[in-house]
Amino acid sequence: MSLNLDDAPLNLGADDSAAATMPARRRMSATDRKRQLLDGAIKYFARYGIEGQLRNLTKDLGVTHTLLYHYFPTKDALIKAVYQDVFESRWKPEWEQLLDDQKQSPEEKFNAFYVDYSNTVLTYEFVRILIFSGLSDHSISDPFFKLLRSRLLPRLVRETRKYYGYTSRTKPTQRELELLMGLHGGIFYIGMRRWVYGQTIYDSSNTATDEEIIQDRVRSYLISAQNLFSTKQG
Amino acid sequence: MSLNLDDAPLNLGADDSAAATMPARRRMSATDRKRQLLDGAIKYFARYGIEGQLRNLTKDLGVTHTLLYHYFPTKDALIKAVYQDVFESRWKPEWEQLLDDQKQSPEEKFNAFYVDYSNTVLTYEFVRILIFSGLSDHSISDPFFKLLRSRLLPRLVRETRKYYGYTSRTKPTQRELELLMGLHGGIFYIGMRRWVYGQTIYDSSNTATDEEIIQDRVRSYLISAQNLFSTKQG
DNA sequence: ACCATTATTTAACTTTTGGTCAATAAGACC
DNA sequence: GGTCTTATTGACCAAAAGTTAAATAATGGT
Repeated sequence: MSLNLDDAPLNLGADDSAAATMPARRRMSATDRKRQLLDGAIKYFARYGIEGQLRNLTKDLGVTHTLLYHYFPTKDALIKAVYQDVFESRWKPEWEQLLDDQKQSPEEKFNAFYVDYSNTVLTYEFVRILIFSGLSDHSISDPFFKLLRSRLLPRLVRETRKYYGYTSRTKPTQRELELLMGLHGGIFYIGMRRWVYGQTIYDSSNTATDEEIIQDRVRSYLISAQNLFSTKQG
Repeated sequence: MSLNLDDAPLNLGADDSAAATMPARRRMSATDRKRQLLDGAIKYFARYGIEGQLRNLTKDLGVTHTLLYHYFPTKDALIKAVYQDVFESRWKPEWEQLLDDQKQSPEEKFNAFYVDYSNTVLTYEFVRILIFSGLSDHSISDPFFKLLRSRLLPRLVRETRKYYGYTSRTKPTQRELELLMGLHGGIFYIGMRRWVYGQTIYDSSNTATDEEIIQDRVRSYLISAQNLFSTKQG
């Protein structure tokens, strides 16, 4: 059925060292075990999608698949818990403060923000789970974009305007937002290439880092925003 | 099992009008039926992923799932046929000629290329199937990117250099490619937002079109490439 | 050392789903 | 109208996968 992924086991944290001295059946505290199952499910669903089979997920953890039902009533509940956890653990409220910081220049803020954003959001687990969610029911992507639109984009447009000396507080225009989404999407695309298409973004012989790439793109965006918007307002 | 998508039937082309006059079982020519099944499978897999069930796919077409096995030996064979068809029908060899055209300016070519590229590649079926493939076995995304890297990116870098008057034929640097991927990814992200995240890119009250968005971004890219590369080569 | 709790497993049930095959009937040709 | 080809279906199988219930045993408390 369907197409093959890698066959290599995922190693989700099963701890079988010194198994001889330990009882065959190890008992964990309920909270610890639930946490372990959830973490395992995150890694597992990130790799195989939410269609992944519970038996394989728990096998990697060295546990029977029925144990899941002691902690999560149904598979859907587990998936929702995964979404919930991944989502809440990634969004950083500090981003807003960072962008509001008076002491930094717009370009510094853009760089600082997108470097940190990339490091926390552009991970294997988050990128893939966000996309899996988008392809199916939007249950994680919708709230994520809602936060993005309400909390981040207006601040980024404000900083863009500040960059080229335009201080109006009017609502961002569609055109401004689209140019910004060009930057934003281009950066997210780094994660797509790496974690979805399986590409190596730059070879090890090269000294380029994500940070340098982002700095180039941020400058590129700011320069062109200045060019497109500073004279005639669109 | 898994999370719910929309429950609305897909309407893959089942023709049940005037059913009274027609025989209950309608017989199509082998080639027509195969084509119909393949088209239905493309729409269906694009929506539900390759894990979608054959019974539902054929139900939407008003046909039994066993009929599939008359035309495709196995589900994997059907999936491969879908990949093959979607992939080959989308890649246009003309793109290379367009970018090699001597009579147009680099900016004109960038615009013409990315507008056409968007119209043929950034469709519901292609975007989603490409991503489904990337998330699973790469069997469609790998050859697609191989073509992109060998046929298109070098030409686009060449035109970028031409734009700011740098005529060297040396191999594109990592930095040049990355800036270009910023543009490319930002444009692909339009398709992501629309067909994966389900967003409306711009509201109908606005007159903005994909074409205008692309033109803005292309200019943005060229301007900043000039700024970043024209003085000191990176 | 015993007991009570409950984490964990074993076994079994049910539904789903890819796949097979013999039976059916639509349409073409005479 | 009869007949032949083959597109199409219905019944069925077996493995996969979600779910349940009862049995087992690890651990903490006394």
